[in-house]
Amino acid sequence: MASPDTRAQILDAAERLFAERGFRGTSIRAITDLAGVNLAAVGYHFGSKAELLTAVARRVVEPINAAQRAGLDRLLARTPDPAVADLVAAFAGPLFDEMPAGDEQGARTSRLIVTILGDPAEEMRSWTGPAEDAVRDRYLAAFGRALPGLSAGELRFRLRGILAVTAMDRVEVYQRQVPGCSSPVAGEAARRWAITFLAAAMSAPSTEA
Amino acid sequence: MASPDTRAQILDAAERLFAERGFRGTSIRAITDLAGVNLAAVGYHFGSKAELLTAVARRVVEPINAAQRAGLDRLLARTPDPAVADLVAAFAGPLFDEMPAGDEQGARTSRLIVTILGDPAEEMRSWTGPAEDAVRDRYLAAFGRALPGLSAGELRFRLRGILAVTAMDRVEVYQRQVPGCSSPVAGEAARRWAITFLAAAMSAPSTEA
DNA sequence: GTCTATAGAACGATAGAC
DNA sequence: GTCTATCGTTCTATAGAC
Repeated sequence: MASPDTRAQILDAAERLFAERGFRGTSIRAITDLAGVNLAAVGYHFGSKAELLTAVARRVVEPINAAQRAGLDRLLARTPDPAVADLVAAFAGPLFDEMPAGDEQGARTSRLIVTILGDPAEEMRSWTGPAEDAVRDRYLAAFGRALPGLSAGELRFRLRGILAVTAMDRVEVYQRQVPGCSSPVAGEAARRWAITFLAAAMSAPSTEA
Repeated sequence: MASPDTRAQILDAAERLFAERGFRGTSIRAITDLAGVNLAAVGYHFGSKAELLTAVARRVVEPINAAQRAGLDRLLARTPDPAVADLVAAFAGPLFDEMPAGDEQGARTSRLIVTILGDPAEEMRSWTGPAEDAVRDRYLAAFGRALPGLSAGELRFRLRGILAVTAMDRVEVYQRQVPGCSSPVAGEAARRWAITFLAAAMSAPSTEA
């Protein structure tokens, strides 16, 4: 059979299983079984299980990153100094767009991201590239202009807060419950709730006051 | 030797290794080696690796939960309707107190919580008890009185946001980098930044506006 | 490119001596 | 309670036929 086909089958199966069971909880056998391909195909097409994870992660991250970049471009074309709420929507929105609420695939993608972020293993740390760094830095600069009182450190802390809230919260759509907190969130409401919550958080006055 | 001693050695070693390598990434052998006890001791004292995780998690969670409870009691003794910022400080504060900034043990505890929250495996979901649910419900009620415009759903969403920000952000103190965002946070600053950020977020007007 | 077969190394759990 | 020894399983990775 055509090689691109086998490759794609493996990527699809791996994305699903890594999200559902984590990296270490997923065996190459489980992936190739679900993909309907031979066990040795992973080694042939990707080299190793860790490199397969990298390929899966990059396929997920790239469209999100591109949408964040495009959103910022759109804002900056309108005005050189966008409002905080618009910046939050442009940054957090793609995390919802690329993981449609109610859609099983979207919830799974969400789960995958948290699984990767939360895993302490070193293999999970090498899948962001210069494209992600560049977009993050552009948002930091834009937020910095909109919030002139904030130190660079506090600004970075807050941007990371956006990621934390969007990533952790979307988990429950796919998974029954995160301990210490409560029930699943109704689809599209989460997106609006998150923007409200995060726009207020980002707009808070500097702590050094 | 005395059994309580062996038990404690195992708990200490397991807490450290689960935080550093995750549940599946940690073998019983690695735990007993670090603890300086025999391989079979885990089976004898805890039954299985999964039950050991439960014991580790409960030992970490209980003092945090107790401090959250005491903090709310203290607020309510002063006034029946505490301010949002005070509620945020009482809820999020213990997450910092029990994981002192700059302290290696504190950062590790932080990492352990994220590791457990982020792991999709079912074994990681059975360690919260009625005590945690009760404290969460009391905070929900108090926040509900302070923010009368919010639906129960949005309120729960926001409380979960507090956990997301405190847990995810403290990770970087221990670990070099979380992709998509940036550099480590300076010790005690994180606590004040988090309270500022979260108090503003919690105080946001209802989304249904 | 796809497959079979297997090497080689871990793993969790436990039986049974002390 | 502590130990040794080991069973049975599962894993990743790869060699080599087709």
